[in-house]
Formats: sequence, C-alpha cells, structure tokens
Amino acid sequence: MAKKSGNKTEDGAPAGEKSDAERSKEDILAIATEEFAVNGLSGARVDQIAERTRTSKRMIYYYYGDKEGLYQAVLEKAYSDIRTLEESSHLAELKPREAMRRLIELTFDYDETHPQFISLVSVENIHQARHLAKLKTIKDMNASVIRTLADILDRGRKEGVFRSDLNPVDVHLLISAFCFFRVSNRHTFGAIFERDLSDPKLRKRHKKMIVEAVERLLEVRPESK
Amino acid sequence: MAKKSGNKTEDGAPAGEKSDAERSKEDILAIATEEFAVNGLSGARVDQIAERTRTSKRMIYYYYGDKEGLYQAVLEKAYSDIRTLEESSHLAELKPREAMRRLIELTFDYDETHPQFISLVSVENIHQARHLAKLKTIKDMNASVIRTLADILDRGRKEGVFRSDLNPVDVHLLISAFCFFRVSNRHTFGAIFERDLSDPKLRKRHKKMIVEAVERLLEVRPESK
Amino acid sequence: MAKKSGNKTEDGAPAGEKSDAERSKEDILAIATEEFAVNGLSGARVDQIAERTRTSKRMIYYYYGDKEGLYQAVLEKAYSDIRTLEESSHLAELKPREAMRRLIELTFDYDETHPQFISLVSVENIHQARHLAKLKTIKDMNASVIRTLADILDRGRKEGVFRSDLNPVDVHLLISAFCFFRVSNRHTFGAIFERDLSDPKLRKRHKKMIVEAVERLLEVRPESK
Amino acid sequence: MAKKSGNKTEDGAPAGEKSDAERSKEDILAIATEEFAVNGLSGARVDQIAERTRTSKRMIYYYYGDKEGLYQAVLEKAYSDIRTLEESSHLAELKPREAMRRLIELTFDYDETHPQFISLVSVENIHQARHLAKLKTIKDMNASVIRTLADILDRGRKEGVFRSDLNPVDVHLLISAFCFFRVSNRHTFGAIFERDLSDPKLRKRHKKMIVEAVERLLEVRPESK
DNA sequence: AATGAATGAGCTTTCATTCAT
DNA sequence: AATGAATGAAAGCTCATTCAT
Repeated sequence: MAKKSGNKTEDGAPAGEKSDAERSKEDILAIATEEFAVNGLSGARVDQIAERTRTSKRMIYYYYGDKEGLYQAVLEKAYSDIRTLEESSHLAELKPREAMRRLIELTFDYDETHPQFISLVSVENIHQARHLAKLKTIKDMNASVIRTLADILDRGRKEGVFRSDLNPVDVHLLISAFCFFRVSNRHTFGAIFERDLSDPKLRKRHKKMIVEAVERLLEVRPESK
Repeated sequence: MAKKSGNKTEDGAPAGEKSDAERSKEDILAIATEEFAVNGLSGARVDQIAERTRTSKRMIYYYYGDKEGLYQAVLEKAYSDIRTLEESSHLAELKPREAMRRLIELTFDYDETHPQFISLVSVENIHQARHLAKLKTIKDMNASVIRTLADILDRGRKEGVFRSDLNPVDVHLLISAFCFFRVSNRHTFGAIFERDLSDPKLRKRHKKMIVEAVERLLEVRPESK
Repeated sequence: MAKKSGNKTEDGAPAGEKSDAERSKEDILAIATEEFAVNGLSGARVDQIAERTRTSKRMIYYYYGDKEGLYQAVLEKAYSDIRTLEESSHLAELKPREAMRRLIELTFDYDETHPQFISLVSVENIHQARHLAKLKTIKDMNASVIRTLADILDRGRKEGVFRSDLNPVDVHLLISAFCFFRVSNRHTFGAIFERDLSDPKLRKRHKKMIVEAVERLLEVRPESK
Repeated sequence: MAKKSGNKTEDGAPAGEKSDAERSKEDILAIATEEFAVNGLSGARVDQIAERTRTSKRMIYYYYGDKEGLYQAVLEKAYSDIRTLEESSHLAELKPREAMRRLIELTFDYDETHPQFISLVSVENIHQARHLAKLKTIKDMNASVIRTLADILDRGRKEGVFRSDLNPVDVHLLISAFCFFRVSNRHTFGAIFERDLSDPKLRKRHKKMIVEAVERLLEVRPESK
C-alpha cells in the first residue's frame, strides 16, 4: 500500500497504481454488488451499502448520482467481468469436440463461482432489463461468446463431427440455461426437491450431463444433416 | 347503512357459489400476483395493489396480515396452480418416448404461458426461497412431477429405449432449466442478442431442440448402460 | 369546540360544522401561508410548517401531495380570498366618482391589511407565475374587479364626468401598482428612504394621493376627448 | 503543465486593464445576479452558479465568503448600478415640466430594461430587506434621486407650474410604484388578465399614462395650494 | 367483517461548505 | 491565489402499518 503521499496523480501516476478515489469507487461497487444481488434493486438500502463501505453515503451520490446510477454501474461491471471468460481461454486452438466441451465447462464453472452475477441478472430480468438496455456496451457483449461458439461449430461441421442445422445462439441458450438455472434457482429447487445443488457430487454429475447432452445433440445423424 | 343488495353471505351462500369475501380475496391475490411479479417483493407497493383492487387497503391486512403474508399467499397459489399440470395429463397411458416428449412440451408450454409464475420464482430465488421454505405444502410439490417422470423413465428402461443411469430429478432439472430460462431471462437475453424470444418461429425451434436434446440424452448407448 | 364525538360526518354533519380533517387542512394552509410568505417557496421548510401545525409532516403530504402542491393550495386560497373584496362592496349603487374613490380605498386597505398575500404574489412572480398558471380558477379572477371598474368608468363617461379614452385594465394597473408596491417594497423603500410606510400618517397621505391622482387622471379635458 | 500563456498577473497588470482575479469576480457576480434573480436567495444553487462560471465553486467562497455574502455583493452591485441613472442625465438643465417628464420616462425605461434588478429587489423584500440593511452604502442611495426630484419640484413651484403640497419622496413612490410593478408583477398580472405587458404598444400607452397621471397630479389648483 | 384517516420510521437525495494539497 | 475531492446536516418524501369508528 506504500506511503500515502507517494501516489501523486498530477505528475503522472505510475501504471498500475490506483488513486484513493478509484479505490473508494471500487469499494462502493463491490459492496453494492453484494447488496443488490441479495436484496434486489428496491430492497437494497443506500444506508446499508454506505455503512459497509469505508466512505460515506454522501460519496455514493457523489460518484454515482443516485441509487439507480449505482445499480447501473454494478450491472455494467458484472457484465464486463464475464467477457474475460472466453477471451482468456484459447478454444480456437483445440479440436472442435474438445473446444466445445471446454466452453461448456467454463460456462458451468463461471456461473457456479459467480452466484452474485447470476442473481444480478435475475434482478435485472425482473425489471425487464430496463437498465441493461441503457448501457451502450451491451451490443458487443454477445459478440465474443457467439463468435467463439460459431467458430467451434463451424470447424466441427467442416470436420464432419457436428451437424450443421443448429444455430450458435440456440446452442448458447441451451448451455446457458442449464448452467444459469442451476445457480439462479438453487434455492427454490433445493427447497422443493430437498437437494443441495452446491454439493460437489451433484456438481460433477450435472457438469457431465450438460456436456453429454450438448455433445449428443450436435452429433451428425442420418435424419439431421 | 341499509342492506347491501341481495348477495348476503351471512345466511350461508349456496354451494358452488363464492361469497363476496372469497371473491375479494381472490381479486386481491390476482392483482398482488401481477404486482409482485413485475416489481419484486420490495418493489411492489401495498398502496398500488389496493388501488387496483376493488376492496380497500385495509382488507389486504385483514385477510393476509401483512405484505409478506400476502406475498406468501401469492407464492403458494402460484405453486399450487402448476401442480395441475401433470396431474391433468394422462402421460401414464402413453408409451415412454411419447410420454417424455409430451411432458417436455407441456413444461415448455406452461412456462411460456405463465411468465408471472416464472417471475415470482425468480423473485423468490433472489430472496433465497426464504418464504417458500415456510410453506407446509412444498414437500408434496415435487412428488407429482418427479413421480411422473420416474415412471416414464422406468417404463422406458424396461422397454430398453431409455438408458438407466440418469436420475429423474437431474432430467427434470435439464428440462426445467431450458424452459424456465427462456422465459425468465428473455429480457436480458433479448437485449444482448437482439433476439425476441417470444417470436413463434423461435419458440417452435426451441421446443424442438429441447425435445431432441433430451431424447438423445436418454438413448441407450454401449458406453452408457 | 363542543365534544369531539358530536360532529359525526356519516349521519350528515350540520351545516357550518367542520370535520377534524377539514380543520387540520385549514390549519396547515394557514401556517403554510405564513411560512411561504416569509421565506419564499424554496426557503420555506416542510418540517418547520409541520412543527407549527397541530398535525404531523406526514399529514401535509397526505393532504397536499408535496411541497409544491401545498404552495399551490396556499396560492389558490390567497387569490380566492381577495375576490370577496369587490363582490361584497356595493359599488354599483354609488355615483361614479364616489364609487371610484371607494374602489381605490378598498384596494388600498386590502393590500395594507394583507401583507402576506402581497408577499405571496411577489414570491410567485419570482417564479414567473408558473404555479398560478396551473390553477384553473385564474381565468375568472380578473372578471370581477375589471367588470366593476369598467362599469364605473362607463357610468362616469355617460354622465360626462370621466374621460373615455382609458382602458379599465390600465386604470386597474395604476391603482394596483401603487397600493401593492407600498406594501411589497416597504422594506427596501423603508431602508433606503428611512421611512416607515406603515406609519398611519403616511398611510392617510398616500391614500389621499392615489385617490387624487386617479381622479385627476380621469377628468375630462379638452385635449383628451 | 508549462506556463499558462501570456496573461501573467504576477508581474503587474497595466493600469486600466483588469486582472484575472477581477474579471473572475465580475464573472461570478454576473452569473450570480441572474441566478438569484430567477430563483431567489434560497432557490439559487451555489453549484449551479459555479458551473456556469469559468472559475470553480471554491473561488466563490474564496471571494465572497459564503452564499449570503455573494448575494449581498450582487445586491450592492445592482443598487450601485441604478444610481448612474439620474446622475448621468442633465435634468437640472431642463425646464421643470420637461425635466419631470424626462425623469419619469427614464425611470420607466430603466425598470423596463432591468428586470433582473426588479426581481432582486422583490427577492430582498421577501427577506424583509435584511441584507440591504447591512450595506453601508444604502444611506446615500436615496440622496441622488430625491435631490433631483426635489430640485425639479422646487423649480416648478417657484415658476408656479407645480403645486407645493407634495412631498418629493411621495411623488417618487408614485412613479416608482407604477414603473416597478409593471415589471415585477408582469407574470401574475399577465396570467390573470391575459395581457403581455412587454408588448410595445402597451408599453407606450402605459408610459404616457404614468406621465399624464403625475403631470395632472402636480398641477396647481385652487383647492390645492 | 369493513373502512377512511392517520402516522412513525426510515428512505433517497440535496445543499452549502470545507479539507488536503 | 487556487482547486478537485469530500462531507455533515438536513431536506423532501415514501412506505407499511394501524387507529377510530
């Protein structure tokens, strides 16, 4: 953390170092993410967020304008984080079937380890994606994953291992649905079926199942060509 | 204050007819369902619900105790409605593969036509199923669908058309996930992928895809037996 | 004040008796009038108004919606009060010159005794009459006084005692300006000219002056038809 | 960061030229005048003033201490400006009746062309001239105009064209009232009487009327001597 | 079994002002 | 002589809930 007077910004802050203000903003964002994920937009309390932060309530308004502005910032951050998922993995270097398996597993693991993101997306859906729609960055959110998936499907088709009549977005929907639902609905599902979806055994079994389901769905068959 | 026309409730309403009180309660519940589905638990306003109802705000408290009580009643009603789904359909009379296909389609159609139920379940998950857990009726909610599914799988296995190493609850999870997600996340998915999931063409294609995915997953293979 | 249970409203309140609610509303309005007159719209504090009232801050919002709604109600009340001025006086029965003198004196006295009304009008002018413009009742506010004045001028012209080339609204402007300004600007005028405009001697002299100024202005002269 | 172009203040600005500081102060004052005139004392926002200024909010506090200090400076400037009115015009060189007419017209035109000043005076009256009273310069504000008016009246009396029983301050009150009110109350008056007081035709007519009213009032009559 | 009026507690937000540099 | 970041205090307003009848 170094000495406080060391990170002067006016004479050009060294790359990688963050100003107090930046760290405060990030701090607020992190806490707010938790609160919005757990309580929803209306349920979250600015006071509560402020209290858990190292800055004051006033600073939240200073940085983010109002509660909705803060929520929007949280949303944007959450969505921008996930984009690193596919970008970082080198699926293009793998053979189609292997790449597909990896993509599914990556998605599965990401959702599994980011329940707050899942919750935020659910919250946003209840609000009919009104805030997400305002973000200018949405357009290119899809780009990455769909391009990756399309590339894998394409390569597989050329190699003759994947059928060609499936739309990449539809396949993405199938994969996402399962991985997302497992986390988003773990509470109601758990309560009704008395099943703890975070159980490692179940996790392993489910991961295997979704991989298998997609693999079989993609297989070339006489009837589907 | 004179008598209030002829529909007296105090002298015993004829069987089959509903008393004013009952109809008021149902009216409140219907409006509340909408409000909670659209605005979430904290976002819904008792005032707003009361205003749209033909009774007064006071009645809400009279019948349901408090806001949370009303929400719980809404939740219970929503979950009890869905149970009629499988009970009414005579899947036991169909052959396994046909029964399975029907079950998937029924689930798909139910979710598609009951977005409010989907939304309520999402809301409840954000609140970690805290209220659902309080309902005494949850236990037998699973019974129906899982018993049906287990029966189909069992018959299929005996006939040699279905593999035997898949758990009914897991299969249910796969089916539910896809059908639910399509509706629950239609807003964010729609915004990001610029795709209207309510488009009939898509609906048909997706229904076909989930049926196909499950059918293929259930197929007997040398490796999985 | 009678006993509290005596003024039941459900069985038809006796004419003239006011319900508690009505009295509360009036109470709030009276206090609010003072506060807005002294502090302006932004300067007035809802808390301060509530504190001086026998009801709570919450009731202000219950009755008037918001601060601006309260201000608007205050404005409407103030303007509706002044209309009783000319209506109650029987100027039509007096001879033109006498009626004119009476009208000026009535205006003079009203402004003199209603400094809060004067202040509110000033406040409203600073806000460019934005709120007054919203009142549906404005249109007929002018009717009364202008009709009265037009009638007096008309009768005077027919009798040959008043010139005919002066517009009633212009004459009203001249009279109003003097009477209003004496009160509205008494503080700055008083501070600059070290003169207490509320001094009875001055009041008498000023009243005489404005009457004389208008009388002379209305006289028929060769040059002015 | 380099040097900030050529307008160095530290090496002594040439006489007649204004320093950056002076220009900043004037800039702030000009913007503040507008804001206080339009929004009143409590309604005006320091942030808003700062934003429209080319300096920062901090400078406002640096130069004027606090919001009230700024308001006071605005007030002082506005009142000092008006004093140039009579001083610059050479009314002493005109004959009494002509001088009086000129004085009225000058007043009329000044108010007409300085609505911000009018508004500020109204604002100050709502606050009971509390701030004006603190200014040390008030005392001599009256001097100028009253001396001029007294001189005209005196000369007129000596020439036998003006009556002698009217107080200069009272006459000033009559003139000011009309000219001021036309501008200060143009919004409420306009709303109620559906009349646009800035209409050039009206302006001309009203100017003629106030001149005529004062002229007639000042005429020598048998009864008033 | 029913209701319009009332309300305490707490929410989001704003504002003039000051601190660290 | 100058500034961007920070803030305590208080403002306007909302909400679920209850009281008097």
